Amino acid sequence: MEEIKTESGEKKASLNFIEQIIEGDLQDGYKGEVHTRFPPEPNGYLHIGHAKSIILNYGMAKKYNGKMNVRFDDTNPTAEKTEYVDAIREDLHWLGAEWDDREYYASNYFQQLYEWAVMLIKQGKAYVCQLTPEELSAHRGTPAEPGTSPYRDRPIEESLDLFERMKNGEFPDNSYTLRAKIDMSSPNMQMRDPIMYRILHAEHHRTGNKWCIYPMYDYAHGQSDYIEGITHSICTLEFEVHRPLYDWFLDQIAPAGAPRPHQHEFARLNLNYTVMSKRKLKRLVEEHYVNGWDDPRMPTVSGLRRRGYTKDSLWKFVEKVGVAKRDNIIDLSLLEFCIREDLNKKALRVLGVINPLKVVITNYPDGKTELLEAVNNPENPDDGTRMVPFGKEIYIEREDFMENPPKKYFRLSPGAEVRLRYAYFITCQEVIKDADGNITELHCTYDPLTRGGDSPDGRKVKGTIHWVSAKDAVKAEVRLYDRLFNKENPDEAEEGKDFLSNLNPDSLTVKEALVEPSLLDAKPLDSYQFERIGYFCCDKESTPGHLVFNRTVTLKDTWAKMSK
RNA sequence: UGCCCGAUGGUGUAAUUGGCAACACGUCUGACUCUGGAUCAGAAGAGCCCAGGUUCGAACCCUGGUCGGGCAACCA
Repeated sequence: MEEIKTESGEKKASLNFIEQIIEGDLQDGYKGEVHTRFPPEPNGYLHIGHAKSIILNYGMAKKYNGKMNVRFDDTNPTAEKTEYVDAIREDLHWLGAEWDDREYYASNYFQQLYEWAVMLIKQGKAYVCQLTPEELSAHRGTPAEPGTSPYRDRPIEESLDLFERMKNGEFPDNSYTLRAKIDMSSPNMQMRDPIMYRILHAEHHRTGNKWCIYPMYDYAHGQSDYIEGITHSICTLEFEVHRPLYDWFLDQIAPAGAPRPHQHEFARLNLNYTVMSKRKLKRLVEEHYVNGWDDPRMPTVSGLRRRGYTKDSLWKFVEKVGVAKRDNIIDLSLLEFCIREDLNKKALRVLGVINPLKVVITNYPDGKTELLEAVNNPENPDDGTRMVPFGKEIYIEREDFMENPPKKYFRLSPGAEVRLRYAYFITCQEVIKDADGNITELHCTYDPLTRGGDSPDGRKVKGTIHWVSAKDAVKAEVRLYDRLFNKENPDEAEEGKDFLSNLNPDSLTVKEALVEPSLLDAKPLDSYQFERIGYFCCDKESTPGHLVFNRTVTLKDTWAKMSK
């Protein structure tokens, strides 16, 4: 939230437009608490865009001492599954949303919705139509020209009878629909006698085969909000043109002057270098471009979690992103900033080498091992210290040695001295190569007086590098992730191609790293900072016998930037 | 050619709602540092889509354009 100073100098948070609406309502003598809802359709997993919606809805409820319901919008049995309900529930909990026992389903209201529909037919405000999908489309008109519907004057009794028979399963799918009789010449296409019910002989994940007619979103949503006593129905911009319809249905069922929900629309979240539509995410999963909905490259809540993103970092991100009505594409760097900031404070530091280069310390006693004290987290002294084994043979990162270093290269090179973090100063004496000229190992000498990393004579070294004892190192599979797509906007594909053509072939690189033995204790979802490399999160597939870490994000790398 | 939204530094969001544009990310300096991390100090970068109008005064109001997004699934 932005902060602005008032004349008196104290800080005052500026409000986003939703907060302004709510506070306006509150000031207008609105009675009762603020009550929002998060209404996912269980036809896929939640993504970071949903996280924005959840945090908005839940955040508003919390801020104004209200409540948030969870309501599964399950009006289309052909797309919805219990698997998704469970996954959504898990993500919601993980994000920290609380909804007590207020977990509802649009399908809970099927009977009530049906009765209201009958009422509307009796009032001459709804009718049974038998246009085929193609015909219906053709009869809708164009935005500029009015449409027609040949059945809108069907006698009430006849519609009543037909609707009853629709419900009883006498007709096949797509043969009849129930339509609201509103205005076939409305400039708003949503108002051109929208379909309220369609016939679907499909098994519903909750109501089974009880129903074969199902309400459409527009007919179900506002009514459900009304039944639950929702005050602020917050949704994304594409529903803006539905609002008159939302209000129209409520006009039919809510007594005049009675409290009723109002719909407010905000701009959905977009992130560059990824896709956010459920349809596309589903394709990535089903066509195996990624390894499931929780693949750490996915912008799904479960994917981000597995990648190592914390709940707090996501909240921070959403807060920084803000809420408004204009289309936006958020830079990935903001998300990365949020997780770095969070993990910098929380993650324990460890030593691990991803591209090992062997170093023999020639003047170090053969067979000797010693334990050196290392700080667990310089940002938090309470995290204490640990002992890390050191020996004559160690591994360092290949990138930390250059035979012919450029200027300002502070790491190891022939004749140069660097500090091994928490250990000793070493100087490179000799470069060993194989027949092809590849560097296979380094011979270095150490200064025994620099134990722990400080030199008694006060001499300085510019570089400090990480390392791991060859004898004590533990192997770990390390999964290095990069952006899933090469293009900021993956939908910008060449002629005849789609977003899949912009997939980044290098979005996942698997390496075998050597890490310090303390990592044997790592449990799935534990986050660590591999010093000088990045943040890593223990994967759910990790076992003590086969450690697996996902790289959440690299550390900021000023050197990489300089050397470009 | 219809209707509905929107338009502020590279990105996102603000401007006490008419009083000469702020914050964050990013970028770039420099300091410091046993992570080229973190931290600290500082800089550059928009004159608010355009054109008129109202006003002492407009990013905020009005008019007309321009550009972007959405709407014609028996999806949500």
